[in-house]
Amino acid sequence: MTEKTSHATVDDVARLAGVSTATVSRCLNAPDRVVAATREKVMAAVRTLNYTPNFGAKALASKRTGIIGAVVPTLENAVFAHGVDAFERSLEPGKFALLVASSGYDATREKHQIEALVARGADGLLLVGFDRDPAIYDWLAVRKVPYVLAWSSGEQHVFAGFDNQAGIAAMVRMVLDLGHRNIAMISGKTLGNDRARGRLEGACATLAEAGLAFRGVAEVAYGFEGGAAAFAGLMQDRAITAVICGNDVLAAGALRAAHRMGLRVPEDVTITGFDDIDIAEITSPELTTVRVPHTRMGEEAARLLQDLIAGKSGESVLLPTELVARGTHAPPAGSA
Amino acid sequence: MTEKTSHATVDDVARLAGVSTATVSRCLNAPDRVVAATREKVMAAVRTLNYTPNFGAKALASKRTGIIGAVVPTLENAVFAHGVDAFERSLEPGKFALLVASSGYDATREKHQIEALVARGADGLLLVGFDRDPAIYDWLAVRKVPYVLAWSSGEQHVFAGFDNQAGIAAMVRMVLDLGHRNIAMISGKTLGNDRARGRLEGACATLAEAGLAFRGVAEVAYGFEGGAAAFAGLMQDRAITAVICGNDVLAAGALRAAHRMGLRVPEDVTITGFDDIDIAEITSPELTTVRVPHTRMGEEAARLLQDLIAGKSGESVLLPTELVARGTHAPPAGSA
DNA sequence: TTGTACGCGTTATCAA
DNA sequence: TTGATAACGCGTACAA
Repeated sequence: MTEKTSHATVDDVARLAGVSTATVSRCLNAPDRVVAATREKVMAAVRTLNYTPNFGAKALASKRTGIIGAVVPTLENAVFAHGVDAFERSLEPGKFALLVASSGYDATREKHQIEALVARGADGLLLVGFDRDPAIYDWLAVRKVPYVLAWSSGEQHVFAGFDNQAGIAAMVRMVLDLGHRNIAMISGKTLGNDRARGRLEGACATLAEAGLAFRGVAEVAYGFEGGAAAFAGLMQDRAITAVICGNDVLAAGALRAAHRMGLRVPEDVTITGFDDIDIAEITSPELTTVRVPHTRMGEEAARLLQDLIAGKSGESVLLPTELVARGTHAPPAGSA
Repeated sequence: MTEKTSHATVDDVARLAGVSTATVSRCLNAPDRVVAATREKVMAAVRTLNYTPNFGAKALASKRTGIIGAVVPTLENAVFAHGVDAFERSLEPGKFALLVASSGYDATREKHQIEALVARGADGLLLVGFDRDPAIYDWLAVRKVPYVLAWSSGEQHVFAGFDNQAGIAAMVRMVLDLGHRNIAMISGKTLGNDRARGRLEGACATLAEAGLAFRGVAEVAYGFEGGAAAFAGLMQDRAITAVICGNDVLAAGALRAAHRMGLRVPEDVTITGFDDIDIAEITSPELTTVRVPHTRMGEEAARLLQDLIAGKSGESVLLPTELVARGTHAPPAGSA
């Protein structure tokens, strides 16, 4: 009754169960390598002593922590919140836990966060996109920390993502098919952000194929305000009949600005989004956008990373995007 | 050049710098307890060897991990995504990192997640609300793991939260003042969820004070669909002129259902939300709701928990909620 | 199948 | 201010 208040250790359990510490360790980590009878004794001792393995000791001895790190720009962006949520749910329960850090879309902060996660013993990393100092990839290679990139696709790294260029291209083509010729784009900040850049470039390229160019392009920070302000600015040019947005939040902001400016959507102007997050369904009219399988992507990324950590070779997975035609698109006003 | 590929240790650094391992450790953890000259030598050695302390060994020897755990229902709910994001940003950089787990609103899963985080050496925990098996609190006490509760307020634990009952009460009073008498409520699931229950009870109590009761109450799972379906069901009763919703997502769903049913908001029916998340500003009309300082709450919770971990005694903080009157409320149709 | 004994890399105590 | 050395608690060859 007058036990030390400190926690029980393998030694305590071994003593109580009348076995060696090695056997206790086996019971916990490889139960099948122990005869049922002794296993029972040991587990009973574990329960009565309320034993929990010491994390630090375990990590030191086994050289793995069961911690997986993720660095995302911010969880305030629903896209990342959903992806990370799905990723976390797909981690083998009991075996892995998720350490998240946010970079605030800042490259330097991202680097620090990556270092911090590795310093915390992360067995593997989930990162967003490709754009980052090559030194980081070298460092990760030296440290032998496996990683998976998401929300993008590419050749040089293992990823679970999609083709931003192809996704936006489908949207631009649809807008062109509708008859629009005077089109503008509201893009997210492209510096150090290959997702935003891919969408902008993909849109420009598709327009170029049709011998056209944007009547205007605004590059703004993530948020409704940015989308709204950019829309108001762009629409000074009264010829514009369609505005392609780099993501749903910008599009929702643009939509709100349109309402406030007295413009009808889609009769007066077509507005399109990208991502298909929740809000795309509750604006009115509902947003025409590009669906990205965020949940599936999180799941695949988790599977992939766990494979890499287990030493298996991971095969990148390219997920499809899909055009979701809802209510914010229509032919330009003047068209028959 | 033919170095071992394994990482440098304190011993390597000590040898190269010509000092003892104790000094190396001091340079890294308490630089001021070392003379500048030797510190320079040591740091130089650290750099040339590209030394990083081994996490497991550090945790084992120091009995702390610098890891803080958080268990939230889901990051798909913007409320938690924002709160956790703010919480993480408020953690002392370099000193603490955030381990997140989600419970999916399931009590059993939450318990497992708490155990998993503690097993991973979490120095402290952020939990959502109060409702949980008392055994968990006992266990945490035995393990001496400090924790802070958020999104609720109460007496028995340290929290950084707000008064759900008071928040909804203000809203209900406003609706009553508008002249509504036939009111319904769409509540989130209350089982094991003191936030949802507090809002429901607070609303009922306020109505009771006015000698009234709800014409109908629906309790549904989180999501637009639930809100929409509940609204459609409730409005079978054509006398209802106002619907109080337990959160913004339910309200947005209800709003969408209203649109599809051909009901004008707020002319035909008043709909109110709770939380004031992003979507409250992009529905049309914009949502009348109760603002909760999610960001501030995350920050306060982080401060509080870090204090507790440092051994200081934390004082719970009760944050104010605020009525945000936007476009979804109006007097009932029949009123002069 | 089980036990012995050592190593893992760091922090912390105490003495110099 | 610095150094020697003992924990810290677990995993795992290797032996029995």
